[in-house]
Amino acid sequence: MNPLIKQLKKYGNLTSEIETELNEKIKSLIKQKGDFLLKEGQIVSNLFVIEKGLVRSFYNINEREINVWFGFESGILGSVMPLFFSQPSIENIQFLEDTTLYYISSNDLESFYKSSQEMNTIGRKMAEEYCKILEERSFLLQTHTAEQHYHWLLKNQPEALQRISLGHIASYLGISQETLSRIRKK
Amino acid sequence: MNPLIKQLKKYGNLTSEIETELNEKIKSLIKQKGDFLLKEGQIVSNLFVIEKGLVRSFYNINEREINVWFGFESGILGSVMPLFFSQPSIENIQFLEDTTLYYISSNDLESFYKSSQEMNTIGRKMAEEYCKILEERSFLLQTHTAEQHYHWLLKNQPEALQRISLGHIASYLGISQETLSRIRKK
DNA sequence: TGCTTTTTTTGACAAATGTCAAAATCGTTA
DNA sequence: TAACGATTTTGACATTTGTCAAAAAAAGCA
Repeated sequence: MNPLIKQLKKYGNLTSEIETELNEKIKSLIKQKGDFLLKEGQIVSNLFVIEKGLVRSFYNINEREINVWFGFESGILGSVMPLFFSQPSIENIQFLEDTTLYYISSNDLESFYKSSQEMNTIGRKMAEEYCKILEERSFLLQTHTAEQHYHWLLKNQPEALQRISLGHIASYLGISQETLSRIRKK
Repeated sequence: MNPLIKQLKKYGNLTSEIETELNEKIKSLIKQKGDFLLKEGQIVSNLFVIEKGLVRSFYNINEREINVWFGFESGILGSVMPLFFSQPSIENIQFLEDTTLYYISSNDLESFYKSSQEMNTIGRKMAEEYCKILEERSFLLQTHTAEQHYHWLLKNQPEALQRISLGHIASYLGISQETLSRIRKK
């Protein structure tokens, strides 16, 4: 089954009719390490799913990069502003490994939402799920020190720490690479 | 018009039939300064709108309170976990002023979502809008120093700064009250 | 294997911020 | 107006963390 359809189905049922229509709209994409999925200011209105690979999202502030999230296999992703509001992205998304993706445009998604109650529900559940992820992120940012956050990662996403360089992790945690190195020494 | 219905209508059209049904389900609530709308761990699955008043949301960590957001007149609000997932809230919501609210239970909302395509769309748009708000919050948290964030508030929410005490603002910005006082002196 | 490049660690120091305690200011009520 | 409590400001000091520079370690490649 198409990886993107597989993910959509986690949020609700799909008739085989809709599934067939979806298959016609979903495209795939192969990108190399270092390439960009999108840069801030761009309006790339697609919903993506990663079949294989790794991406990072980061903000560009004062010639510095601040990592926001990382996307792995099976992860559904997209940039909120382009995807939900057809407006310029505030984040950059770049590949950290050679990556294979599947995607559907938000225009096509909107059509499905109009014609299919079940797809509309799936769209709602996806947005609600994304709220949960975003709330958890804010929660961690506001209530945990970088050190606690790092230990949380060790427990909850150990594979991530192995695939992602120290500098990127430090940027994600909001501390310098040196400080993270010292935390890790303990 | 009922304040909650007025807010829902910002996200999409409603037939007068649905509007009538909604009116039967929406209840109101008057609370006093200091009261709680909900405490962490509780499952209060309602969508609220404030007609008049002020609330704050905060996390309780190590016997400390960390403010997360403030809710004002006309603001739609609810706690993500109870509202979208019927699970315990991770945040506390407390009234900072005497407040009048209208609300509908998420059970009733779910019924509307099933029976009405237009309500389902409104639910999706609300969740998408909330994603935008949450993303903006994370963006500010990660890319701006507390001082920059404070100046951003001065520009974007000056009324808020007048109604909310310095201690609460400092907690919201993630700095001590003393540091905020010094920033403000400049 | 040896060489180059990238990533990680270490050390020294400066800058920013939290903490604690006390003083000053503001707002409310008797 | 006086007095009380709550809020805000100020000062002194300790702690944390960033920055810069350099060394060490690891990874990639001929």
